[in-house]
This record gives sequence, C-alpha cells and structure tokens, in this order.
Amino acid sequence: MGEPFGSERLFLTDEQIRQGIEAMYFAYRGLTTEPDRILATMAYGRAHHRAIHFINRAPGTTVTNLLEILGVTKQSLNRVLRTLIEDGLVESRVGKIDKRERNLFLTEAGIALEARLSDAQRTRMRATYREAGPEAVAGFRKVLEAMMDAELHRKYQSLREGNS
Amino acid sequence: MGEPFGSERLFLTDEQIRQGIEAMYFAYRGLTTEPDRILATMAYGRAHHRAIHFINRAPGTTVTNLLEILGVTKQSLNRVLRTLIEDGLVESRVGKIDKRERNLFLTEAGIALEARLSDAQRTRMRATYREAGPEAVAGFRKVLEAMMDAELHRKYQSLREGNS
DNA sequence: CTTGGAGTGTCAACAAGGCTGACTTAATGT
DNA sequence: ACATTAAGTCAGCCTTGTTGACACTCCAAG
Repeated sequence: MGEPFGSERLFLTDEQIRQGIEAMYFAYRGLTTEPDRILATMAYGRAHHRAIHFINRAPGTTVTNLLEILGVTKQSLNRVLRTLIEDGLVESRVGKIDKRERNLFLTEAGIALEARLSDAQRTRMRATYREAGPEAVAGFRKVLEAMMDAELHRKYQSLREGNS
Repeated sequence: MGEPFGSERLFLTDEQIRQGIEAMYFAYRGLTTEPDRILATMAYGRAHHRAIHFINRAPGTTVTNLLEILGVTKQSLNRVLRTLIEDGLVESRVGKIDKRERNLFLTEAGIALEARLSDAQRTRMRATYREAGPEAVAGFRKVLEAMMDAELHRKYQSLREGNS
C-alpha cells in the first residue's frame, strides 16, 4: 500500500485487522457458551437471554423500545416474550400514560435467572479484565464504543430514557 | 495520558462489567451487518462467511480441522460446504498424504467474495481503530486474547499448522 | 366525534442453520 | 483381516429469524 510513513501505518495492516475480527468472533463466542449451556437446560435460547438482559437493564421498557434495540421483528420477539410471560419470568403491565404500551418487568424468578446468567459472564469478564489489566480494559472499551455504529448507539442510549 | 488513573486496584463494578458485555454484543453485531447484507443478495448466510473466512485464512485445511474451529457438527458444516463447492467458490482436493482427507481451497471466485466481505469489515475496523487510537487498540487486542478460552486458543493456533 | 395511525398481539408459512442418530464409503493403521 | 478414521449423506427435529395479513385498543388531530 503506497502509504506515507508515520504512526498511522503500524496499526492498520490487513493482517492485524483480520486478527482483530477473528478475535472478536472467538471472544464473543466464548462469552456466550456458559449462558447458552444454562439456557439449554430450560428450553430457552439466546433470544430469551437477550430479552431478559435488556428488560433487567431497563425495567419498564416498552415492546417497541425492545424491538429497536434487538433489531428483530415483532413476531420474533413476541414469540420469545410470550413464553417468558407464561413461565412467569417476565411481567407485562399496561402503560399508565399510554395504555397501548406494555411496560416489561422481570419477576422474582426472572431476576433470579438473569443473575445466574450474568454471573457466568461476569465471572469470565472479571477474570479477563484482571488478566489484561486496567489500561488494556480502558482501550478495549474505547474501541468497542467506536465500533458500535451511531444509529445503534442512539438506541442504546434511549433505553435508559425509556425507563418511565 | 501518561498517568493511569487508580490503576493499582482493579475494582470493577457489576455495572461496568455489564456494559462491557453489552458493548461486545453491539460491536459484534455492527461488525457483521455489512457482510450479512452482501451475503443475503446471493442466498448465503453467516455460516458461509465463516467457512470462507477460515478456508482463506488457512488454505488446504481439512474438514475435521474446520469442524473443530467452527464448533459445529459435520452435518451442519457439510450443508454449507456443499453449496460453496457446487457454486464454485471452494475446491475440495483429495489429500496427498492421507487420501481420506479433503483439503479445502478457495477458487478465484471464492477469493473474490472473501475479499469483498472482509473489505467491508476492514473498512469498519480501520475507521474504528483510527478513531480509538493505537494505545486503545493494543488494549483491545490484549483483552480479546485473554477472553478467548484456552481450548479455543489451542484450536485457533492449530489452524496454521493444519495448512499442509 | 370520527378517523387515521401507532402499539401490541397473533396466525400462518417459510428459511437458515443449529442439532441427533444412523448409515455408507474409502482409506489407513494395527 | 479388521477396527478405526475422515468424509459424506439422509431424515427429522428445534430455535429463531423472516413476510404478510389481520384484529384490537387507544391516542390525537381534524
């Protein structure tokens, strides 16, 4: 590549970038295997995990809100949500201001499962962070922030405000 | 930024860890959307992308090798591999030493598609890296390395040696 | 007050891509 | 000679995504 000299070049080789992409793939997979194993024992999948995770993160969030964050169709989310409600892990309350909306909450059982799942991930993350050190962690976070696209970032932020 | 702030004690709240996990989810998703869009136009999916990626990375790798790296079943991989071979993107050559083995290679067309897909990702990664800066990237890489579990790491390395 | 549109839920049908289990074929190694 | 290994295949199942169509409730604006 006919690139000029300077520090810009030393972290931009195709090979290094490819390694970064691969590392993302393997690391993400590693992060989900434990929760997946737990979920498999109770006839749930990763889709249920995602729903539980984001409802826990922003209790009272609406269905539309969740749809935007998860980036799936209404039908797809609804299937998952229905089983979670039937099984008593999620509660759906009619909105106070706008009665068309449903505000989603985790029940006691839902909170318990969420804790189990995120404990598995937190343990792993904590070990990883400890191994890599605080400076590496800061860089890690910085890169991930930059990697999420702007549109997604906006939705991500809106989750908090959706909590009425 | 020569002074690391409070780096002696690496105390991470559950909240910080959760943010890290979420960031991984969003970032990974952001990284796959462009390739997914390209693949969708040609009746392929993410599974095809993974196969193409790793065959490109280690030309001549065997089916068993690929199975271990991808962590899927033979039947699942075979379905994908069959279409890729039929469509002339991948070539399967009988092994020279052990004729039971098949060594997998990308054809010209396969290489072209791989380039298209990884270009999309590289462009994104490059922009991300540029935005975050070299120090952050170094930290990013370090954390991801630590996150991949040991078992996976072993398989990951073995890909290179599998290239006969 | 009617009417348009938004938020939600649901039915049906389909596809991708995981899985298990069973089996074949060819080649290798003991 | 025989058991094992690498690869491929058939059949069937599950989860989770997709379209498309439709009903219902409710809010807001004309």
